[in-house]
Amino acid sequence: MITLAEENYLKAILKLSKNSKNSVSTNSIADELDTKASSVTDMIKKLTDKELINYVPYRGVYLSESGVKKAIEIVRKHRLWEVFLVTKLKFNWDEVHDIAEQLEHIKSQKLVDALDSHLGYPQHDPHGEPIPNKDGKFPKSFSKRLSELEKGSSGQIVGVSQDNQSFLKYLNSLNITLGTSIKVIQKIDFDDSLEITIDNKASHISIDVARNLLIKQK
Amino acid sequence: MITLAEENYLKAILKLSKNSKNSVSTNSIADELDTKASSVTDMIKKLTDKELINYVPYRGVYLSESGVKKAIEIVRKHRLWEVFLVTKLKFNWDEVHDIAEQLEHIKSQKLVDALDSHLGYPQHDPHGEPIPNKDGKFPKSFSKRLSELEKGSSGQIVGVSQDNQSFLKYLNSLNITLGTSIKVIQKIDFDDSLEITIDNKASHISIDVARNLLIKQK
DNA sequence: TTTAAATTTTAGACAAATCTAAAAATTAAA
DNA sequence: TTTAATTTTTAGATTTGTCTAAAATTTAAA
Repeated sequence: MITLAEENYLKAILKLSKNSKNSVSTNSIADELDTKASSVTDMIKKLTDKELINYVPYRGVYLSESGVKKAIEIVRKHRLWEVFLVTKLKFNWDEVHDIAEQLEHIKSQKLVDALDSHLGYPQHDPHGEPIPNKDGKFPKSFSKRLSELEKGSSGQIVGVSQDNQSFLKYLNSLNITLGTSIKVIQKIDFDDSLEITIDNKASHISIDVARNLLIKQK
Repeated sequence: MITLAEENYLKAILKLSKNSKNSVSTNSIADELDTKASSVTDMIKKLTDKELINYVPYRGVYLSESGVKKAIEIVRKHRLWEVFLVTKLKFNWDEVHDIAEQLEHIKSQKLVDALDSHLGYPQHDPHGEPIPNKDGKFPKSFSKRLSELEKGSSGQIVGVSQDNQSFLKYLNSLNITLGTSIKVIQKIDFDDSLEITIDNKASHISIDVARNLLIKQK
C-alpha cells in the first residue's frame, strides 16, 4: 500500500522531471515539498524499496515505470476533482487547488472512472492543464503561450501553465478567465512586456504573465 | 488541528453514545474501531487534552460540546458524500460506505456547503440515516424508523426514506405498502436483522431495509 | 466479603515521517 | 589541482498512532 506522503513525493518528482528532463535532485524535491533534504533522502529509500523510483546516491532519482503510472494517476484525480469543483459546485478556478490536493488521495478506481464519466471526460482542468485519460495518456495540445504570439495576432485563453494563488488572483483582477479573447497590440522591446486588449479593452502585462497564458488562435 | 485518527474516534464515540446513553467504555470503542484497548486509552488522553471529550479513568468517556459538534460534522460529510455517490455517480447504496469513509475527512467548510446545495439539501442518506444540517440539527420526523423499534412494539408504515425501483419492488414482494401494520417479534444480534409480522404474517428483513421504513406507533 | 474474572491503564517498544547537526561526497573556484 | 563551497547522506531524536505484556482497578461470583 502506498501512503499519502509517498504519493506526494511521486507527484513532486513527476513535476520536476517534466521541467528538467534530467534526474531530479534531492534539494529540488525538498524545495518543491517544502521539507528538508534529509527527509527527502529518507523517503527516497522507501520509494526505492518499493521500486517506484530509481536512485543512485548523490546522483538524484527518476521515476520507474510503475512510479510514473502511479504519479499520473494522482495528477488525473487532482485535475478531475478540480473540474468537478468548478463545473458542478461553482467554485472559482483559484479556489480549488487546496481541496483537490486532498481529494486526489481518495482511493477507488471506480470512483475516478465514474467521476470522469459524470464530468463528460474533460481534457483540461480549470487551469488549462491537460487531464490524462484512464490509460495515463495526455491529450495533445493545440495551444500556444501568449508570449509566442506575433503583434496583431489574437486568440482565446484556454489555460495557464502556473497555478499559484497570487497569479490567479491577478488574472481575475485583469478580467482574464477561460475563454477570454486577447489580441496583441504592441510588444515593448525594453522589457518584453505586451500591450494587449482583453475583450477589446486595452491593458498591459509583463512577459512573465504572458508566458503563463495559454492561447488558442482562431 | 484535528487528525484523521482523532476524527474516527469522535465518530465512534458519537455512535456508541447514541446506542447506550451512558458514558462509553474503552473496550466498546476498541471493538468499534477494531483496535486494542490500550490504543484507545492513549487516544482518550489526546482527545481529553484537546477538550473534545470528558474522561474519568476506568469510568469511560463522553463527548464535550465541541466534540459533539465535530463528530456531527463528520457524520454530515459522510452522509452527504454517500448521497452524491448514489444520486450523481450512480453507485449502488451498498457500495458507497468505504469511499464515504475517506471523503468524510476532506477539510473545507465551503465544500460541504456547496455539496449540500448541489444535492438539494437532502435529509436522509441512501441507507435512510438522517443528515444533520449546517447547524448540526437532525431533521425532525414524527415517524420512527422500523430499525429503532423495540422488540414487541408495533406500528403502521407511513413512508420510506429511499425510493429506488429495486427497493420498492422488494417491498411489494413483502406485501409492505403504506398503512401496513408491522410488529417486531425478534431482533437478531448477529446481523441486526429483524423478525417481524406484516399484517400478522411472519417475515424476516435486514437492518438496511428496516432503516428505510418509516413507522408511526399506535 | 473475600476471591476470581473482566476491564482498563501503564510501561516499553515499534514503524512512519519528520527534524537538527554533523559527516561524507561532489562540484566549483582560486 | 588543491581548497572552498555546495549538496547529499548519516546519526540520532521527536511525534503520532499503534502494539504486547504486565500491573492496577473495578465488577461479579462464590
